[in-house]
Amino acid sequence: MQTLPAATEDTPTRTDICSAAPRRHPRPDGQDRYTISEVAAFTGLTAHTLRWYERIGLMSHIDRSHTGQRRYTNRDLDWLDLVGKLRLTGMPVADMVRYAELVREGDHTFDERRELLETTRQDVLARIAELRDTLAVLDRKIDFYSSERTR
Amino acid sequence: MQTLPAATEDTPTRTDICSAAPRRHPRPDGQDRYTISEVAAFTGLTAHTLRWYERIGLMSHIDRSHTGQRRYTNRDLDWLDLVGKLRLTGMPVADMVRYAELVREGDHTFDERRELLETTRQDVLARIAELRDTLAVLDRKIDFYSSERTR
DNA sequence: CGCTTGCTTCGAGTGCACTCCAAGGTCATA
DNA sequence: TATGACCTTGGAGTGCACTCGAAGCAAGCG
Repeated sequence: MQTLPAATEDTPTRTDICSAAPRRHPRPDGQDRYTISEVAAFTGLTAHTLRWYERIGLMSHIDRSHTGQRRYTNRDLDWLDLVGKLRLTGMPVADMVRYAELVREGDHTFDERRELLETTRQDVLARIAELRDTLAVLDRKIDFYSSERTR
Repeated sequence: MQTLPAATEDTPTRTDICSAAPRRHPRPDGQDRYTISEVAAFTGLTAHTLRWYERIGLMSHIDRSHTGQRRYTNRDLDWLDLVGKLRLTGMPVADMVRYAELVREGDHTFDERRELLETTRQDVLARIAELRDTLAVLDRKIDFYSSERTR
């Protein structure tokens, strides 16, 4: 933990997307191989969307069963978790694909990844500020309507 | 006149969308009649979008010059301001149109308008919470990438 | 007067992020 | 072993929020 946390339990890849997050592996059940519908149920995405994510390069290669069906791992779930978070910052899918590519390219893209995340961070801060602003307007109007009613 | 105020000009109409906001009339210049391109410049929307807003019922009737060209008032700018705020909360345009309809229907829709705004308010609060959450994830990852680089 | 710029309308086109379909193969259970 | 739920693919379709185009009218200027 102190010096160099292995990126994943079972495969210590430095490039792993989620190394910085606290491990929360034990998923729905204890397994590490989920069907597409299990993942759909767990993430709230549809199976269609999961396949589409893969097609556009937002998910790197997903394991397959001997008959070719997708078998998602806990690592994939972690990644989908991050994608979900980034998605609700309003980050375009194309940018997330870019990030995914950087991850696939290996450790030498660390700097670029950090920059990308820092840009996103600024966007999120800005968006929060905007929303606060909007909240103030909303509150003013709600007050107005409330006080009008009791006049 | 008293009982049913005409809903135009600078008169304090109860139904006015922006009664609850502090007046900040003096716009770009001191006037109260702007062309569509002036409004476009001021709001950042395109003329196309402004016309489209009108078509779908998001703007109630806009004044016209004697030759049929649109002449926007400060009141219209106020409304566009609100629309802009609501838009960036992620509120669908259809809901904003609904709100616009309520405004057009008159004072007896005050309650419904307040409810709509309160629902929106909750949405905004929820979204801010989500964004904070995302920010935490982002910060963790940025830290990770920074510390990796300086190892 | 001609020229440029800006306005009008309506309908069609765009880009994004899914979302669904058809045709067929696979898996669990009665 | 048969039934029905679930999986595969590529490609087409959907909904939203614009965005643009075409044809034509109008205003200001040298």
